[in-house]
Amino acid sequence: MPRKPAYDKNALIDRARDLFWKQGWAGTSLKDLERTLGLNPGSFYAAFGSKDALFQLALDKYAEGGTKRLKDLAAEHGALGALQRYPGLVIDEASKPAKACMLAKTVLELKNQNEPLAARANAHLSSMENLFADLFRDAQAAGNVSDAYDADTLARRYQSDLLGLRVSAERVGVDARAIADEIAERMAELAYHTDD
Amino acid sequence: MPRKPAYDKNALIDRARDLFWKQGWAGTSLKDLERTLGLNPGSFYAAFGSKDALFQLALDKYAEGGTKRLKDLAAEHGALGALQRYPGLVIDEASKPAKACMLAKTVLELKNQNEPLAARANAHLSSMENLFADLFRDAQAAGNVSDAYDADTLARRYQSDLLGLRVSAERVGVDARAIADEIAERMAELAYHTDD
DNA sequence: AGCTTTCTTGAGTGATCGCTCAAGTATATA
DNA sequence: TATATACTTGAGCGATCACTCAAGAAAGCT
Repeated sequence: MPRKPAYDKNALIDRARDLFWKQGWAGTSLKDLERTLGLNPGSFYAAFGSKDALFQLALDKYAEGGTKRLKDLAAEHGALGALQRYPGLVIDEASKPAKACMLAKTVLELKNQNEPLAARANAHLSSMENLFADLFRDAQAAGNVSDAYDADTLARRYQSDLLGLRVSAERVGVDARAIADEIAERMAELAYHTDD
Repeated sequence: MPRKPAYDKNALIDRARDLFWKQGWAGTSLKDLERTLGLNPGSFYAAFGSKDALFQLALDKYAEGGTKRLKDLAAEHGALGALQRYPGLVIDEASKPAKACMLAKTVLELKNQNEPLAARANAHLSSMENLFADLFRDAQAAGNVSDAYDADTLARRYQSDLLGLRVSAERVGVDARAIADEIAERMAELAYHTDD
């Protein structure tokens, strides 16, 4: 008996994610969302409940996308290959709403104003870091990374390097590509444990 | 004939900087500022003109403070010593409003909503990077860093590493101290140009 | 003391914020 | 075709936003 929604909810979340990613939490008003999603206030609230709730969906979708891209990369190029290519990939694609990581932007913006959302973003960052650690372990098992390193330590540093890269990529006048290449090079050097 | 202001404008800018640093641009309302500065709307606007103008003053003061701290460090411990100590210093001091860099937070938050302020923050980041490069050159002149490296390249990477460190330090459950130590260690390794 | 000049006060501006809800419209079943 | 059940519309809610300004208070000068 009922009537079907005139929109594809999943596609709307994608569009909302891109808008939030580019403009941040406070920088995105409901008017912006209504315009971008083609929804009137009533439909918006019927579909998502609140700005908070939609932001959380967007955050989850963002994280899911990042995880998928990295796993695909590993499936095609192996663990080390993925870790080498990922930095270049995240700052690539001019089509993307922003270079900086949406999760990092969210933690920085909302840590002192919306703890639940900041905590969720932080949790996503942690599971990405766990995925990095898994890949480093895979690379060690494959003999591409020296066993003398601790995979969790490598992952922590890799995550930090990526975050720095992506902040740098957001800046004007910084050659982020060069930084991405340096991070990739370092991955290749991990085969041999040289010092300390 | 006139009456003197009841406040020390310079001290107010310090307090405003700390509030903006912690809460960001949109997260800091005029009510927040009035409360923190102990100023009524009229006095606020007589003193600073606008939220924008005060934020700019805060940004400049923040950058000036960072520059001074690094130069002091270099005067006491030499160029390489300063570069080694700075990462630990910026994530230290529990008294600080935030671990993350206020300039980076500003670029990320305001790039698409307040270009002038974002550009100013970015310019401050660039001059910090120039200062890093100068220190690397000093360290090379002192024989502490191999001449095989390009100082500007080292500075670009150092800046990116610092930004990543400071985003990481803002996260919950990340051992930022360990990352800072790794960055410092890498400085010591620059004395010898090993490969590539 | 008296005058001038500035600073301080705080109620109040229009605009925008996230959000609500009653009324209207479209669709799937019977 | 009639009815039930959503979905859509959009005016408008109270709260808050950055900001203004007229009136009053205080300090430096003569």
